[in-house]
Amino acid sequence: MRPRFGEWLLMSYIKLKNKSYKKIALVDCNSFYVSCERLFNPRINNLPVVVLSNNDGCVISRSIEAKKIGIKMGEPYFKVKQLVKKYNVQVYSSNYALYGDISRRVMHVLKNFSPKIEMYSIDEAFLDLSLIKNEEVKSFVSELRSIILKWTGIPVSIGVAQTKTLSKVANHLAKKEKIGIKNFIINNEEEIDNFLKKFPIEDIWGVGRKISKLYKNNNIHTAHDLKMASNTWIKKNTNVLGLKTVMELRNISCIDFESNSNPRKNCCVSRSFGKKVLDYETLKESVVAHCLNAAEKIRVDRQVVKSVVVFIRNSPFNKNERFFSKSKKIDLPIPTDDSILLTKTCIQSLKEIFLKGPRYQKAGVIFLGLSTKEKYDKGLFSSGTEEKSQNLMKAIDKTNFRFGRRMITVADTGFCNNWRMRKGHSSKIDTSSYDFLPTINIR
DNA sequence: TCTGGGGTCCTAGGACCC
DNA sequence: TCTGGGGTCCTAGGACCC
Repeated sequence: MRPRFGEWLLMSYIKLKNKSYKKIALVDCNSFYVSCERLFNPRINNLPVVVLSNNDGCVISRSIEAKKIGIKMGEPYFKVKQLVKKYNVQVYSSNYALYGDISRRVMHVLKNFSPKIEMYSIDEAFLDLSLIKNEEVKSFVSELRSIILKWTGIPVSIGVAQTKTLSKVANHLAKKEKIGIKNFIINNEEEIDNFLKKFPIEDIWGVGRKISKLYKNNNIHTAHDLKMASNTWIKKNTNVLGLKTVMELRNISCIDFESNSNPRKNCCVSRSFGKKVLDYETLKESVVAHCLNAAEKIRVDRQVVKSVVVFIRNSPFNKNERFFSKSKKIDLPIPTDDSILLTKTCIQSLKEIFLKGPRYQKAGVIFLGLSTKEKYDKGLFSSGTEEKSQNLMKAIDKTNFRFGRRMITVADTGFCNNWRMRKGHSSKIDTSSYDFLPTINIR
C-alpha cells in the first residue's frame, strides 16, 4: 500500500519535527498486587495467587501460576471459585494502602535512573533513556531491573523503543515471549515489523474492544496491518487518538511525556455495596461517606470544586430487574472544599433522584471542575465565612490524620455502615489508615 | 447469591449569539 | 409559502487506560 502524496507530506513533516532520536523505556511491575502480597507473605511465592477488586468482585491481579490454570483478568470471583478450590489458589482482597506504599518505593528508585520519568499508573512508568548510548541500553535495563528487585522486592519487566506505543509493545514481548529475560529492546525498523506482524491488534495500547472489532471487520488483524493502513481511512473511521497510535507504530513519536504535577480535573469516589440497599437512609449514609472522602482528597491537593454529581444505580447484570441508573448534577454558587457544604449539596442531589423500588448496588459522588485554591478568585456573593470553614476543615483533617479515619465526621454518615463492602480475604497488612488510592497523579 | 474504581480525552449535538 | 451561516460554548455519553 503506497501512501498518497498528502499523507507522505504529513509524515515527512512529523518526521522532521521528530528528528531527535528518542529512547523510551516502559517499566511495568509484574503481577503487581500479587507481588506486594508476596512481599509480606513469602509462603505463597510459588503458589497460584489472585487479588480481588473492591467488594471481592473481580480478579484484578494474577500470579503466573494463576494465569496458567486459566484464571482470566477481570473475571468475576464467583465464576472462578471452582478453580480456586481445585488448585488451592491463594485469594486476597485488595489493599490499596499497601500497594500505594510499595508503588511509591518503586517510583523513588526509578527517579534515580532517569532525569525524565512519567508515573503512568500505580505499577507502570515511562522513562526517558535518550541519554544512554545505544550499546549500553541492554546492560542499563538489566541493572535497573535487578536494583528494583533488590531494593523493593518487586520484579519488573522493561520494554524499550523509540515511541511510547512501541515501548508498550516491547514490554508485552518482554512479559510474554521471553520468559526469564524480562526486558526487551526494539532497535531497527526491520525488527519492528517482524514483531508487529505477530502482534494482535487488541493488545496494542490505545486500541480497545470497540475499535479492535472495527479493525478486524476491515481486515486489520495485527499491529503491522494497522501500521500499513491509510491515514485517511483511520481518520475517517476513528479519531485523532487512532491516528496517533498508527504514527507511533511507524516509529514516529506523537505521544509526549506528561508531567505528573498536573492537577487532577475531576475526583470520583464510589463503591459497590456489600449487600443490596433498598432504603433512603442507608443510601444517604454511603453518599455522605463518599462525599467526605472526596472532600478530604481534594483538600490534600489544595483544590476546590465547581459542581457536584451524585449517582445511584442497581446492578446492570441482574436479568430479573430493570436497570436503573440516575444522577444529578448541582453547580455550586462558589467553588468550595468545605465538607459540610458539599455534604448538604450531595444530600440535596440524592433527594431529587431517589426512587423507592430498585435494589441499589452502587452509589457515588463526582466532583467536577476542580481548580487550585490559589487560582480561585472569591465570588462577588461570597458569604465571608470562608475563614471559619477553612479552620474547621483543617482541624478535622488533622484530627483524622492523627487518630484514624472517620474519627471526626458528619452525623449523616451514620454509625451502622450497613452498606460497606465485603473484604473477606484481607491480608490485614496496614501501612496507613487511608483506604483510597495514593495521591501520585495517575490516570 | 455473588460482576471494581478512578481517571482522561474526544465527539456529536444542542443552545445561543451576531 | 418562503425560514442563513458561522462561530463558540457546554454537556452527555462513549471509548480508552490501569
